Amino acid sequence: MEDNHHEYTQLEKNRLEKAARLREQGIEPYPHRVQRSHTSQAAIQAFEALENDEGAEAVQATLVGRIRSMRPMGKLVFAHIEDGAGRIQLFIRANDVGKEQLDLFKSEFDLGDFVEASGEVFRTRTGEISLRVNEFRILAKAITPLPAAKDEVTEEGEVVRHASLTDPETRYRQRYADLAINEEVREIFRVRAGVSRALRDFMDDRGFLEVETPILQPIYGGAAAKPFVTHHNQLKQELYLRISFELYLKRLLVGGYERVYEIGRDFRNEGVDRTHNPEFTQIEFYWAYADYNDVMRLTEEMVRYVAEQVTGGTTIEYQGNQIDLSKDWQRIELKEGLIELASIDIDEYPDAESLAAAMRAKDMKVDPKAPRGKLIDTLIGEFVEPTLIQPSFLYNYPRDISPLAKNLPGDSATVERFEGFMAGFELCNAFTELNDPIEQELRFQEMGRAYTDEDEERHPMDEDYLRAMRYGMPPNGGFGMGVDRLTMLFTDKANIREVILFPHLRSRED
RNA sequence: GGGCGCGUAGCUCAAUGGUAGAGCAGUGGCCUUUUAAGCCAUUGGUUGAAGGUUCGAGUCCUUCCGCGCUCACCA
Repeated sequence: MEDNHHEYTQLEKNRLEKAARLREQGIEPYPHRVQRSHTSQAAIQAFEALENDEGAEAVQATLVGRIRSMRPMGKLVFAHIEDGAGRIQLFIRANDVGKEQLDLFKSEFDLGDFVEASGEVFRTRTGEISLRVNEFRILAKAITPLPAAKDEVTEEGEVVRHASLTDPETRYRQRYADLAINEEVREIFRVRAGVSRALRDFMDDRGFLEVETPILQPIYGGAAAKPFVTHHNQLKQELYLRISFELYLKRLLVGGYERVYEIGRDFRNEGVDRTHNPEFTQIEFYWAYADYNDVMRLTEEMVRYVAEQVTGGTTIEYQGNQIDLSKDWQRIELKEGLIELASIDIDEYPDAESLAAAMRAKDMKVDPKAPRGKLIDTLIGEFVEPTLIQPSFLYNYPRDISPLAKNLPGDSATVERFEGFMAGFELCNAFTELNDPIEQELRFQEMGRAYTDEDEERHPMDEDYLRAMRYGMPPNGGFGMGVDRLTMLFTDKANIREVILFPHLRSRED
């Protein structure tokens, strides 16, 4: 690896020289203290409020922000600065600041610099509310030019972006630059924050207690996924980054809480694609004395509530599809859905061999080692999932892929589990939780047999979880949902990386 | 991991195997109500990396790196 010394480009050298020249003039390019009286939008609103009031005094303001555009015109400079609230135009005139100051601004200030400017708010001849600057100061000199974007505001008020940063690799690796110039990217993460807040409000309002459970776990579980492995030096112990919260949250029901939830990060050491990131955010809740029917109804309410909070409505457009969240979700029994869409009645194929044969008859590639449940899941992915554009619950899943779910009464091969879908992808997963410790131990053993010892997805036996359950666990319904995917729906993004601030990319020496 | 595609200036993109270019940004000028400001001039490149074919490679071949789409995988 080469040394980490940054090789400055000519553009950067220019700006370093500008910073040096400012210092020579006794101007600190990175001062400690800042004055600010208004945000850009507050100044504009204050002006608008008093504009038609003849007797009102002019609005004096000290504003701060980053220079996003500059139009020098001889003895006058127009510039836009951008702060957290928006943009406002600066009007800097030799008459107001003096020729020396104007020249200083024109020669040493660049796009991307943070500045402070004071003056009176007014409206220019063309009607734009602006700050007539009589004093300004640099707050932070930018050395690297932002990957320049020029915005054109049409007469309809539409913003047309010219030559912005669009290369996805650079956008993700240098998210700070992406955010700095692409306002709509900043908006994505405001929506994301709104989704988290709405989820918390929803759960809190219904008496669910927000808790935090271990991320570093001696035994991973609650899902079938490969974990990340790490090591505690002093304890000389292997630890896993959690793949789900489930087993810890249900221990809390044993402890006496009736309703708990957690929003946090899961880690799965698996493939990366447009709906999978190695770390992702989940919400899980466990609800004592509820079953999966109750959980379905709560899910409908929850997603509708989040939509209302985040978008103001109950209809969303996702990748060209209108999705209606105002109504109850479609309920499709898994078996019926497969008969209808795959023309396969799974009851006629009670074992993996016969089902695999039926699938091969449909020209499907079939993993010869796959257990029956996994084959059924393949059928769902192939025939059912892509058709579920409107919100839908697929319910009653095969027992052998659901070791933590309770049997359907009178049906030992099926469990009370559902998955929620919309826009053609899986959004959530829930079941009536298994709370019989003897049955649970049996299920763990079955899972152990379903996978070979080397298989990293093999379900490890969690003895402590069984011990907890033996103390008595109330009947309960549990639920998990990907917050990233939910955010994708509300931001109309097809790639999970668009809704993760710093998505994982392969390391690169650059 | 497989298939397909992409990688050229700070950004967005051109360039039949034949002198690497444009717009924006930058730099130097002109310009006191502009807003993709305008006008004149001008700097800027190890064409992702390394090999190879060729008189000659951004272009063709091989390998590698990275990204995208897709398939597989992911209860």
